[in-house]
Amino acid sequence: MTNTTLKLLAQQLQLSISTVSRALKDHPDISTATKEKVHALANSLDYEPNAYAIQLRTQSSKIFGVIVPAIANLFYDSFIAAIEEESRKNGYALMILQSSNNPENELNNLKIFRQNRVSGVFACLSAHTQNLDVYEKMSERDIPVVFFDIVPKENKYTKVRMADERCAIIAAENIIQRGAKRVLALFGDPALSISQKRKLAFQQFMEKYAPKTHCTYLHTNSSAEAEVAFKKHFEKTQKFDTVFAMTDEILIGVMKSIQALNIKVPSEIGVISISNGFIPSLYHPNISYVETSGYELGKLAFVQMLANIKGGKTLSELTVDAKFVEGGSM
Amino acid sequence: MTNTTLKLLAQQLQLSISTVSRALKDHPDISTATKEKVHALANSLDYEPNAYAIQLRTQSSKIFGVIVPAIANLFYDSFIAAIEEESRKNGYALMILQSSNNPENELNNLKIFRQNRVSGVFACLSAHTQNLDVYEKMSERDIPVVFFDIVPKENKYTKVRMADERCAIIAAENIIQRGAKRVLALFGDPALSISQKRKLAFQQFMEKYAPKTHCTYLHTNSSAEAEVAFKKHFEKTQKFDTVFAMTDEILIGVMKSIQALNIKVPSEIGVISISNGFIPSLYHPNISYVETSGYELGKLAFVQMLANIKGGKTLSELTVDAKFVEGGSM
DNA sequence: GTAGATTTTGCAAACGTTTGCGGAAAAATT
DNA sequence: AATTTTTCCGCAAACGTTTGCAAAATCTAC
Repeated sequence: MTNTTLKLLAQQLQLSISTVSRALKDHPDISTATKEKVHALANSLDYEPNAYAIQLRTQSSKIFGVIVPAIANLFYDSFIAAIEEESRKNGYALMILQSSNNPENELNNLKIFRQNRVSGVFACLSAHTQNLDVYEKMSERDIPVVFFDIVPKENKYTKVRMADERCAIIAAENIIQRGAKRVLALFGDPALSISQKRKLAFQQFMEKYAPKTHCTYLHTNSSAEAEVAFKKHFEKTQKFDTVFAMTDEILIGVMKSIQALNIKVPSEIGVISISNGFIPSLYHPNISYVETSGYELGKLAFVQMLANIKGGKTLSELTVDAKFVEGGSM
Repeated sequence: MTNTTLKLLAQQLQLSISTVSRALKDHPDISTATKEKVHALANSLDYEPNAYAIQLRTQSSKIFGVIVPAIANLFYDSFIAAIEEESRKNGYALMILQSSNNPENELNNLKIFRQNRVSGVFACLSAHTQNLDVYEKMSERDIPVVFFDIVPKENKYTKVRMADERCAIIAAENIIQRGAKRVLALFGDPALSISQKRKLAFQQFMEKYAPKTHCTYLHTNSSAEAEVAFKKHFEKTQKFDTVFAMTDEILIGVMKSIQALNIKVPSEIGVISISNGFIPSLYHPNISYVETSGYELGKLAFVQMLANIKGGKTLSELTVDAKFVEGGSM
């Protein structure tokens, strides 16, 4: 079946295409009488404007691109869910591509975005992206980019991210409040700035406000590594009374060891993590965590995007604040 | 900065637009000499074809639409990840929209897809969608639809789904093999055909091959309900020796109760579920499960989509088979 | 009635491609 | 040297919109 177009409507109504076009969008130039006729026919013929023709003509699409390392990820999928909601409210649709932490994919994805002339891009840098030229190319094309979560260091970009230092400090506060004597603090890939930031903030805070507390700092790259590391260190002479997991991934490893060794939480060990809340809710008792909401981050990112589109360039780095959520593990 | 177009290239090379266009796509009519010149300039000027113009001219976009109830979902996000991979390989991009199980959103999403003239739609019906007219409209527009996971009953559609009955039967087999005497079987929303199918298959199999085994069948709509239900039934006089959870959601509830009551797995109770594997891997010991891979389903769906596009209509209902994955909980 | 003001409509170009067809130039065949 | 074939390229229309500008129709007021 052939799609109904402005042309078709115009023919049937004995009007010009331009009149029909204007009538459909309530242009003041058109009389109410014809407007009604046009709308009526458009409805009955189920007219739907061709987005491609519009974009070609107006040079602006109603599509945002999103690049995430992986869609199948508790944090990113809630981020995506948030911007999807907002986008729909604002008449935009989303095109989502995953980089799989591979800079080459990142490159290709951006190319697709350019070819589709997206109105903007939400980008999370893949873990080891160094070269930001690709993103420069977006600027040349006047396509705004809002970085989220893993963001570039330079402050010539628009970025939103979690308040990493605050997260770590809130965790540290609660650990001190618990009266912890020996804590095991597990962080992620040391090459990632997010790990560095969180660790630094945590360490400084502990040293300043609880210098007597004995802290062991470890970096692990996966759940499995965290699981092994916890077990190894727990079986040593002096047991930890508190463990801090920087991410869900690490928490998962820790909890497996805790279950395996049948350690009681919180009586034998206190557990605290940074998370969006899903994983902590899987255990009994629920794990206490500092909340970093992908959802909130998404909302914030969207606001930034809109500001960028409307008001031209607005460079800044915004963070969404963190809050402590009591679980029962501390 | 103004985008480079065919026109621009043509001007600079003193060639016609059509020649440039053909040169760029290796049309045999064009001499190798000019082809090289064109390619050279195109590269240096960073030419990127305007996807919208192409679609307008060719009446076919390189975009697939995807509708899922929620992106933030262990099953769907792996499904999405799979079709995203395949799409990219085949030069397609994805437009992902979530219905939030709201038929109205579903409607709007499909509208966006039509307006963007997507080449095809992957759709998972929202839980209580009754009216399939919207999807009929897609057919009228010659937009193929591949349904996945939650699919319509009528067999005039192309569908892919998990082999629900097989899943349930495999679970039952393993329960019998364990020598279970009393089992608690927990299923999801009884209104969903997936719940019905799984329960029916499970029940029939148990009654046929292990008539002496005492089974209790329950429906729960959330993790919390499952948690409560498990606890309530476990505290009764006769304890279960095996529990079967139809979904991750249910498993999560069950496991919280198991942890809370400090029940030993598998010595005091055997646990088996249907899952894609992530949740079962969070516990120690890992939970044994029947694997339903969103990833595999995605791959299958994509094949179906391609078949639909290439070879016109190909209606069928394909299922991806399930397999048992030993965890240590049985 | 007529001039001017106002309301309503249409013309035509443009957005960046693709593609059928025709034609000029070069090469090959008489 | 005349003809046919082959190679290479350009013209122009089309895809479905939007929009500046001009033109037609209607109204207003003398």
